Parts: sequence; structure tokens; C-alpha cells
Amino acid sequence: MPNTEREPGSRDFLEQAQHDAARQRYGTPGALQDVINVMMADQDQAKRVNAAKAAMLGVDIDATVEKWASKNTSVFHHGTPQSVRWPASNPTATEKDLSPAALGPKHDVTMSEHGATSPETDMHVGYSSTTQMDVSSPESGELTGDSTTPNESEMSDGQVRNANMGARSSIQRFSLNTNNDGPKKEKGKRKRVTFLDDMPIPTLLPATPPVAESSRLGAARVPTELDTQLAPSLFVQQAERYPVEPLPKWYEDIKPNNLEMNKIRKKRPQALNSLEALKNCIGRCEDKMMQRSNVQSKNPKLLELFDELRNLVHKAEIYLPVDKYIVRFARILHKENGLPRIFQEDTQFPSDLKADSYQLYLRWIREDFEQNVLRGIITVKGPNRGSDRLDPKYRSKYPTTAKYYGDKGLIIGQCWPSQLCTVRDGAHGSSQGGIFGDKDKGAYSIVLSGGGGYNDQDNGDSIVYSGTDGQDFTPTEATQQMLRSAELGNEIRVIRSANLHRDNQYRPVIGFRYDGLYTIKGFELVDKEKQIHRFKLERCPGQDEIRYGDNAASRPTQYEIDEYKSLKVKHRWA
DNA sequence: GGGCCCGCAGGG
DNA sequence: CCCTGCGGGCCC
Repeated sequence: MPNTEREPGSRDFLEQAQHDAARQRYGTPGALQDVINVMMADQDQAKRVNAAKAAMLGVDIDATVEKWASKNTSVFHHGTPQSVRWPASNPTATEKDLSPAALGPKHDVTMSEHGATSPETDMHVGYSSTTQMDVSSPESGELTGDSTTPNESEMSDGQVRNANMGARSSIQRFSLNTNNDGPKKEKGKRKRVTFLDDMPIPTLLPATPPVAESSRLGAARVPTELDTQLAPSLFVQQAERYPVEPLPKWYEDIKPNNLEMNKIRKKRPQALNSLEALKNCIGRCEDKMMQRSNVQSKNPKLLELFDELRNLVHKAEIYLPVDKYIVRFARILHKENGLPRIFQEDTQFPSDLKADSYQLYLRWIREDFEQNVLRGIITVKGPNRGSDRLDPKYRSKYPTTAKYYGDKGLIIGQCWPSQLCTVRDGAHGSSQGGIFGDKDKGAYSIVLSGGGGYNDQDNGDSIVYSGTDGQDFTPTEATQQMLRSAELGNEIRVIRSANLHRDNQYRPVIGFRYDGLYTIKGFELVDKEKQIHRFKLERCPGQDEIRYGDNAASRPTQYEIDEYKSLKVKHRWA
């Protein structure tokens, strides 16, 4: 079939492109068919997306297709030979403006904002770049004789077709600077890694919502179900970031003068005093903000008050032993009296305080008053050593799952002493695995750690993360999940482990920290036989900053650090 | 700090 | 019941 008949957005084109890509990546017919099936399901959506984009830009889609076909080159192939290039990592203005982020309800798009952009890059299918790399010895010269440089005769039928279809081959070298590992990785067996990434890899762009009927007039676009599923954070209104929940049943069922409440009224337990102190501090913050609303960030008295409140919230999270009666007595879950006064949309509290008070709020809302950081974890004594496991009783009482996109129920900076605890709270789904996902849905969450000798790179908002090593030209399950996410563009929760390299400024002091949602912007195939892929992730916009370093907002909090350390000591004794 | 090796949870 | 895996305790 001639190239010109493969129009972007057409079923024919997509089928062929996805077929070739899948064949190249997976090799085996069974896996291939799976990929195709999933991809085909997305095609209607894809067509709508293209039509919507064209409509918004006022572009004649037919003319655009013709133009594209006549060029017959990769739209993403623009070279900077010395640096790492990732497919679609440097989106053009057009791509950026059409991303779900820009099109979400947060940023209503009007025609005038896009009138001048070029349609060329607005194709449905993007292509990977062409690269060859030398990981460990950037300064070394030519490829040695024994290094594998695949040529066309080694390619499969599908690969050859693919290469013909897409872009030319201009093999380039580049070196990778890893701020974690530096050049020390020499010790590894794999001195030199070469790879051929010369075939275009069609990638479904992250889904964007179709245009509403009235969009010609610049009305807001309505996200589809699929959009909100893949990238839920992009469609969350500010007001819904920390939604105030309806008062839970257990809370409302407690009558103000029942027996327990009367006891509290008489006894005034210490925990109640702590809650009252917390409320009191909220009130003083509010007063101060009322006075100096314009210069609140510079008011030293107010900053002091925020610190005091932080301290109270952090202490409550770890050490405050409340029960449902005390919580109810203090009316701490009430919108008008309690924690929602901090995190509600229209307040001026710092974002870290909002987040941390919301974490506490959510736990109490679901009637979990176990402030022990190891709640839900039981230690069993084996013949040789003890081991931790999830307590089935706690699990059934507070069931969670990690099989979801986004980070509903988590806050940026949330910390856990162990990876098992991240599973307990549904932040991650594997007690040891770094990647948790699903064959069809891609990755939901990943853990960044130093273990395993992976050649990762961490720049905070952008990450290079390696898939696990496969064998016999077959990628592992986990790697396939990441590849699927690269196609879907879904949001992935990123958790950093204290096991990261000490030089990494984003490393949590101890334990594990949730640092926000990222999406995969591209990947490189580093080793063909072992199917080692290195994924480039970027942090989704609009989230709070990563809470690293030494400042009031950073986590784990001092209380968490002390507690985790003391637990480790205890563990050694037990 | 590195290596051994025993584990866990989840998925096929 | 098998397998995988960016933990982790414990030994040196």
C-alpha cells in the first residue's frame, strides 16, 4: 500500500502503524494481537480528537493530510545530536496548546488563541527519534567491532516495512549524564550498550476531548470519560482538589449527650485539649489573615502561626490518640469548625498545610483513628527472621486498591515508613516491585529507588526510569505496562524511596514519599535482547511542588522521621 | 555498606 | 500454584 493512502486518523493507517509498532516491540503474534485489539478500541476516540483539533484550528483536514503525505517525513524528527531526544518530549507550541492540560476546564480555549498555530505537527501519529547510544563511555570513539549494530538484513519483515513507511535513518550518538550515578557505572558487565531505534514508533497522543457543538464560538471543551480516566488530575477544579466530604454516618450517629460524650465532657481527655488547641490555632491564623490579607506571605507573625499550626497537624497525624467520640466532640470534621477551615478552596493557608490537614481529615473521615504509622502491618516471626505483612483484618476494614489512575485520596508529600505501607494505603500495588500496573491500562504507579542497579536519572520534574530487564527479546510484564502507558499518556503516581542515591536532593530522608503524577513522554530502547527500555517521565503541571529539602513544607516531617527511626530500632530488638 | 536469601502481594 | 520483583533483615 502506498504511503499516501495511509491518512492520519484513518483506520487503515492506524491499524498498520500500530501493527508495525506492536510487532517491533513485542515480536510475538499473541501479544501483538492484544495490543492491536486495545488500540482499535481507541480509534473512534482518535478520530474525534483529530476532527476536534482541526475544527479548533480552523484547519482544512484534507489539505493538511495531503501536505503531510507529500512530505512523508516524521513530524517529530528535529535533531539535536548531542543531547538526548525523546519522542514528543519537546512539544511544539501546537502540541502544547492542544494537550489535555490546556484544554481542560481549568483553561478554557478560544479560537483566537490558536488561530496562528501551524497544523503540521498536529498529526495523530508521532514518531520516535532516531538514536544510538553509548551509556558508559561518552568520550569513547567509534563503535567496536563486537558491538551489535543491527542493519536492515537483520530486521524482521515488519521492521523493514516500518522503516520504509516512516522516516529516514540517521543514526546518531549521544551520551547520557546521570546525576545519580555519574560515570561510576563502569563496574557493570555491560560496558557498552548500543541500540538501534531507527524505526518510527507510532504513538497515540494522549487523548484530548472532542469539541462541544458551540466550540466554534470559543466555548469550553467538555472532557470525555476517557480523558478524565487517563488524566484525572487535569480535569479537577481547584475547588475539588480537597473536597469537603459529607459528614460520615458514624459521626452523625453520635448524639451530643450520649454516655460517651458526657464522659468526655467531664473528663476532658488530653487528646481533646490537643484538638481544641488545633482549632484555636486555626482561628488565630484566620484572624491574622483577615487583618493583613494583602501581605500575608511577608507577615512574620502569620508565618509563625503557620509553623505552629504545622506542628500541631503533624503531631496529630503521628501521635494523637483520638477515638470517634473525641473527634465528634471537638467537631473537628465540621466544615465550619474543624480541619476543612484549613484546606477549603477559598482559604489562604499554605498549600502544604492544606495537604497535610486534608490527609488527617481523610483518615478520620473513614473512621481510622489508628495513628500508628505501621497500622495494618503485622510482623510475623519466621524461623530465621521476622517479616512484615498486611493485616487481613485491617485490609477488610479499610479496603484499598492501587488499580486506578490519578491520586485521589493521596496528598503530595504523603509518606510511609515502608513500601508495604504504600500498598496498604493504595498508593502503590506491589510490596516489592517498582512498577505496578495492568497489561491494558498501563502503569498506575512506580517507585523510584536506588536498588537493582538501574541507570535512572532524577531531576525532580523530569525522570528517566528504567523498565526491568527482560530476556530473549521479550520485555517483562512491567516493561510492557510502561510501554502501554507511553501510548495512553495516562498519569502515573511517582513514589520516591529513601533508598535513592544520597546525592539525589529529592530523596526522602527515610521511607517513601508520594511526589505527584507524571506522564511518560517517550522512551528509548537501550538493549534489544534484554528489552531494556528507559522511560522519560515528566511531572504533570498544576500540582504542588515536590516536598523535598529542608523547609517547613518538606516531608517526611520531623515527627515522621523520629518515629520511623525508633521503629527500626525496635524492630532490631524484636 | 554489600551480598545472601527469605519473604510479601499481586497477577497469570 | 506458579512466577516476578526498584524490600529488607541479617550476616559479614
